[in-house]
Amino acid sequence: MPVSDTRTTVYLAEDHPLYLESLLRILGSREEVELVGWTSDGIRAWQQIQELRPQLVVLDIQLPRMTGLEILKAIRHDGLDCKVMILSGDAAGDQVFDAVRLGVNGYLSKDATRDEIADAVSEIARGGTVLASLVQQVLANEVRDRVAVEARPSLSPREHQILRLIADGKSGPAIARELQIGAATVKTHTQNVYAKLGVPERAAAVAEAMRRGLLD
Amino acid sequence: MPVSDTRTTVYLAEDHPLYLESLLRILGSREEVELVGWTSDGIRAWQQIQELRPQLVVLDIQLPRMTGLEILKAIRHDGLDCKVMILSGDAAGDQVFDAVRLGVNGYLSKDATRDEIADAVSEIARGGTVLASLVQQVLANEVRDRVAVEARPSLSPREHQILRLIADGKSGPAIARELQIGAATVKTHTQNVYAKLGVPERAAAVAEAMRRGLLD
DNA sequence: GCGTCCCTCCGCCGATCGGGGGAGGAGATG
DNA sequence: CATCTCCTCCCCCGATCGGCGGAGGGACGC
Repeated sequence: MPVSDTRTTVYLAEDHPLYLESLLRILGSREEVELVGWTSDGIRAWQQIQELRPQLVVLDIQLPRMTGLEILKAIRHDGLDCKVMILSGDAAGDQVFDAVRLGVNGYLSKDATRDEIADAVSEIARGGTVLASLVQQVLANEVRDRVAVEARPSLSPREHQILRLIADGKSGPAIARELQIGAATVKTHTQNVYAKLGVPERAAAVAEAMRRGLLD
Repeated sequence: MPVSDTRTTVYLAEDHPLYLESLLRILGSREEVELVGWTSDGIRAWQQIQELRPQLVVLDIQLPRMTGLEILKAIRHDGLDCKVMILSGDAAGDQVFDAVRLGVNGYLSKDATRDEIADAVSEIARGGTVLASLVQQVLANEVRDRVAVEARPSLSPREHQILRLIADGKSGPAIARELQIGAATVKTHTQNVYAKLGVPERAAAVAEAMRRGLLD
């Protein structure tokens, strides 16, 4: 086996000059890394990646003309066989979730030490996934929220029934009469429905319920 | 053929005590009717219907805990082979249309005479359908309106846009601010939307629009 | 028994809604 | 030019809504 088969080809895109230098040094110090190119421009990065077909791409999330996320999306969209590691200034943004959804292999904060970065590259090259701990927290919260909000079998029978009547255009008092319960009770149920659907009022509740298939 | 094969098994649900008595007398006076049970509670009615499998069910439209319409819906949903006759206090409500859509076999006003009720039961047992004349008028109006309304090419761009915002839970004034138009204008548009969709208010408009695929 | 969920009910308040009118201008289409 | 649709705006008014509290009882599982 030639040497090139045991090393990982890496492409780097980073627009902060000083940080770029540091990364170059870090990557250069690793024997298993074969740096095939770098740039500070997003579009150029995407072009080079298509040409050079590196096994691993390290992307700053904020690049001129084309962000790291967009490049990641392009890579996945075109089905390139290529690991992607994202470096982010703030590990807590919405971007984290998007990146993970796009199948990112690594997501590190720029606060990471040189060893953390170097080890992450190795780990990713071996097929692993590396997320900064803060990223993991953000993800955990996201997932928790999604589960809390979306996985709800949601409405109780009564709530469901009242939501139906609301969707039929019935007013609160009218529903109370029809179900032979107090108007206050109807109100309570509707409020609970709003809370469960994460919505502020009737019309939005109907829209959300229909999107979730709770009504028809 | 044994006698039981020539008689119709009937279950009765009615929550007004005096009216219940009258109905029991009426049904008892008919030889072709075999009353298999009765109750004044909606949920109990539905349970008993599932157990006893009567050939005909007579339901007050307003029952505690589960309305006649809901029972009718449940019967149709479960595919029970069972005629349903609804007794309604006011024959002119929205409920009429729902009942007919659910395939009700009879819909009488409580103003009906004992003979009318008894004859209706017989007619339904024979496979016929009996609707109070007032009910027929209501239906005729409904159908006329539906045709007039549904044939419409639907919403103008502005109306569509405002309906979207309504479905997002925005209030009238909020929409006005967002679109930088007068609150009165928003109101006019919403009113036009209601008219075009044949609906009385916001929540119902959203429901109808989603059914028609105007929103998502 | 204790916690949790569901269903029931109450009051207060300001904001919003929907019905009922009417009106004018812009643009297309005949 | 007449007509139509669309968009814009105005009045009044009672009914309803939604947010904010709180409360109690019944059912079910642990």
